Amino acid sequence: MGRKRLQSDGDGRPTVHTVAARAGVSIASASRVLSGIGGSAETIRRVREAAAAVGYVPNAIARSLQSSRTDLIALAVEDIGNPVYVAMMRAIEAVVADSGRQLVVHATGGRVASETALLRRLAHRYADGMIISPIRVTDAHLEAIVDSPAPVVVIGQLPADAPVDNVRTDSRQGIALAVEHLVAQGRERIGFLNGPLDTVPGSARDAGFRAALAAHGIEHDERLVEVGDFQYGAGRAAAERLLARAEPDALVCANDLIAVGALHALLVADRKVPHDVALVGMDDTVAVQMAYPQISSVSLGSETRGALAARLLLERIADPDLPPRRETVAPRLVVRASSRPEVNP
Amino acid sequence: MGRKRLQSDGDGRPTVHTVAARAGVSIASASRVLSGIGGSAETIRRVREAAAAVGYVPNAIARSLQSSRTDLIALAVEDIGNPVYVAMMRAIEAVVADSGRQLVVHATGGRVASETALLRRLAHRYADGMIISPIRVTDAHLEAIVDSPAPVVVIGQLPADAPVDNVRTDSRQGIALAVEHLVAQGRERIGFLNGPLDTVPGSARDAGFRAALAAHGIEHDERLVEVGDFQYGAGRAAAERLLARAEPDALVCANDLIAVGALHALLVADRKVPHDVALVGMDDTVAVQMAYPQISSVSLGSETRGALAARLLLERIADPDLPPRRETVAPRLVVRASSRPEVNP
DNA sequence: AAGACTTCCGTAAACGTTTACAGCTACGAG
DNA sequence: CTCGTAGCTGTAAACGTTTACGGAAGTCTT
Repeated sequence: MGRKRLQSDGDGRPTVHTVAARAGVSIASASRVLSGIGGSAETIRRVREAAAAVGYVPNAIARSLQSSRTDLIALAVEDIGNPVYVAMMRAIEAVVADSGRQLVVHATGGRVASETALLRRLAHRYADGMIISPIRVTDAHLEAIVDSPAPVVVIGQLPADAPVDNVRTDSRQGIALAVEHLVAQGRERIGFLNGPLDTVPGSARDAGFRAALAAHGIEHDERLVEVGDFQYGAGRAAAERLLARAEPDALVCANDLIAVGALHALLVADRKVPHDVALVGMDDTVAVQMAYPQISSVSLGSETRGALAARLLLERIADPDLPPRRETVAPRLVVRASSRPEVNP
Repeated sequence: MGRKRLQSDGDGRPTVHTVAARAGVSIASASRVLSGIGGSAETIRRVREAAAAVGYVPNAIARSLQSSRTDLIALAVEDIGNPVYVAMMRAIEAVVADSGRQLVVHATGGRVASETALLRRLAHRYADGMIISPIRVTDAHLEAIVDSPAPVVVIGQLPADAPVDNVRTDSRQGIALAVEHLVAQGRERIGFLNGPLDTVPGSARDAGFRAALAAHGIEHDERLVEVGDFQYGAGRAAAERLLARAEPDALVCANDLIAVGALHALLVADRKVPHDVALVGMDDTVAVQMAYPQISSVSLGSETRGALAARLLLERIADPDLPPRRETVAPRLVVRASSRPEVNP
């Protein structure tokens, strides 16, 4: 028999043509039965039987081309190993999987070029939409997001007038919660371990710390502030530097990894936590729950923000004409042993 | 002008037809120029110009349909929040991104049904291949993997004769390394905190522990063994139970989360680590590096295994006729303060 | 100067699906 | 008995791309 290399060819994976031929119906009828719309009882039976017999499974790509949907959702974060992004990713994955879609992850390394490149690639329609959590927001970002032909939801701070779906939290207020909690305990020399000031979270937290001190009539003392990366090692080193030159009775940390690093620096320096120095982190990730003593932390609702962002995105995909929305998740202080003297760790 | 609703229609996103029309060439020429094969200097110039003018960006789906490639790689793990899978995912993402592809992640929750369902969905060709790390391996798994029309690489133990690309480690030997290290220090009552015995890692580690004890002529003492989940809380609880009835001078833990839990149980029980009790974990994740004191751990090369699996998969995609391959990553003990008395943490 | 070769181009088919449209049959109403 | 309607069905076009094939034009060899 001549190999005509037609769709209904014998070898290769079965297509709707194969099924139709075997069932003795047209591809239209086969397709209708397989998508569950219409067909006489007899046709349905024959098509179902044929499909089962040849092990037919529809081709997702061809379907996508027709419907211009991929059922994929992209997520772009700086580092998929950072616990706060892991928490977000988990929450997002759950929502996305619930909607029958799948999650594509990208690690951008925080590079602006790589993030804008991803946004441009979205135009290829490889995904139905994207959730992005940029650590720095440049004009290039904003432009790429606004111009994107596919829906984008941003997790993080954006200019107030940006017409972009946006989930944010108020880390300034989060820092205020931490400071307030420490002041209420009579702490007077509150240190601050921050991340880079040229990042969105770093600058917000810096502003929050200054405002919170002012609100309680405490003077801002440069010697009680250190800046490093948002990492364990950097936090530990920053705490060591700070302890070498000052005597804080409390430390506020810009994220949990810094807080764990600070805890270890304190233990090495033989400061009792919380007796000598109270400690508060930020993000409320597993990192502080698995520290000993457990570290108090300001929850910025990573899971909530992730889930919310995913839902916003799904809603916008369903209805692209929605007005831009902005959701804010309130920070919440979770008090643990590291800042609660009266409780035995 | 009548709206003919053709591909080269004015509205909507530009396609290769739009570009071709604007450049005054056929779609074939346009496509060739855009894929960088052939074309006269003049044609190339005109097409490039037209593409830039209309902001043409190729449609990934249509290209996939034609080439039957999606440039997506799927990864299925039990829980994308577990640090050992996070480490793997990071390594895999790096290799996958390097090859110009993207990573689709799935959290299976360890459910066999959900894993086999994913493997079946692979038949839809939504991804070019899959890396899966099942925590339990059933016949249903094996069948689904072998039957899969798209390449699959398994991270984890498989029956020796399974014709499947496979990256494994030897956690039996890993446990042996830990026991040997402790015995060499003169530890005599070595406890063991394991995960569920009906999982692949759980049973392998149990066998490894028994063999290692036997190799050193130590009797297996039920009272020094506890079983729980592979989680922090379960590990802490298991350690508490064990400490309540026995006096170990060392603890081997089946993974790092259990080890961190055990560390905290030991600190609460006022046992000095490592003086009273030496502690060794397994997987060598950030969890033990961020503990205080830092915990020794047997590295099973999560990153290496992830990267290796990704490379095996890419190679098989490039050449489906390769014979099934099996790579083994040797375990390696990383000694830290929790089992090195002489060093100041 | 004629044939062989090369280079470039356009037509059209193909990937596998969904779906608008029209034709067919069967049935009930008048 | 005829006509309108309803329900199925098949044909064919469409989604946007790549590519086999044949024709046209130009270059080189003899």
